[in-house]
Amino acid sequence: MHGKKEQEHVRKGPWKTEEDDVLLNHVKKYGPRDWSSIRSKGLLQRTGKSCRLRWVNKLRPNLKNGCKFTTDEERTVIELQEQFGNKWAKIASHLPGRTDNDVKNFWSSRQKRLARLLKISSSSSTSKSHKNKNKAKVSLSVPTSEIPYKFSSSSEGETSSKPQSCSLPCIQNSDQVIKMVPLLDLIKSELPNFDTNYVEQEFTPFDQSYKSTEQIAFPQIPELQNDLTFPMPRVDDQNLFDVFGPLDSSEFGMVPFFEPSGSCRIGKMDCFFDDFPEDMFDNIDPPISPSNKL
DNA sequence: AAGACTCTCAACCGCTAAACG
DNA sequence: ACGTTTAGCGGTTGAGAGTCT
Repeated sequence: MHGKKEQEHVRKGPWKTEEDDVLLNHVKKYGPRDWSSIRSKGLLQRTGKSCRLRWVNKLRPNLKNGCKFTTDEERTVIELQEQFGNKWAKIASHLPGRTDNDVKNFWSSRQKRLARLLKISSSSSTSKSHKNKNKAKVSLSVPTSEIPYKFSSSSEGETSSKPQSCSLPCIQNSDQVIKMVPLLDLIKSELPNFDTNYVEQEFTPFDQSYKSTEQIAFPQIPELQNDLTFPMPRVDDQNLFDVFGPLDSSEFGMVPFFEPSGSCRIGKMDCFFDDFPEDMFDNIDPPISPSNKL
């Protein structure tokens, strides 16, 4: 019979509203389970897996479909990603109405933006002729509270002996002195060919309310300012990514890193570009330039 | 106006764990 | 205890819309 062949045929691709209706009916009757029976009963030519996914990601009630991540949600994702890694389902469970797929997509597009930002800096440093050709709109939606910084050292007695992950930037209280270096200044001083204009021009505050309420302290770091000449990989160095590792989103945390001594090393610092807030430079006073110092 | 480029999102795939017989 | 099925998860891909040049 041709029935068997038909039964074997599996439909893929976008869901039609009729299919959604069938799926919804099934869930209404039996609950969100027995997904494979939907196909075996001939209700749909979708695999159980596909049905489940459709339900979880699109048809489940109380989903925030089509809504951009709010500032709070973004912050939560970043925080939890730092904490749990790429456990999207776990992270999503902290975000009502969001699915693991949502979180995953949010994160990967964020990573792509950041990766591209670096690439742009690289290409702009080797060729100034690109003008606006590759100019990207940088709209990194990261809450201001996540000021990326490079630990120099924390306050007395607290040395960052394991600097590979600086955790979420956290300016928790006034007692805790966290020495930070504004990224842009770091980039300017350490990567002379980095075209910071792109960053400066394109970073625009996405949430002015943050700006008005949060002022980020900028403690000076003498040891760094005294020694800005140590060798650093340059963005225009063709071996740069040999040092940093491949420019792949999962590896993206690989960045130059300063140790408390002021020496430089390469280390894994998860929150460096990851947590690049777009208004970070607005809130940080410029460092005293070496020439003005003293 | 058209092509190139980028971003977002839905859906698929492969793998693993849990449940079941 | 073991094999099979089902559910769940994370990674990846591709379509379509939007933006830029």
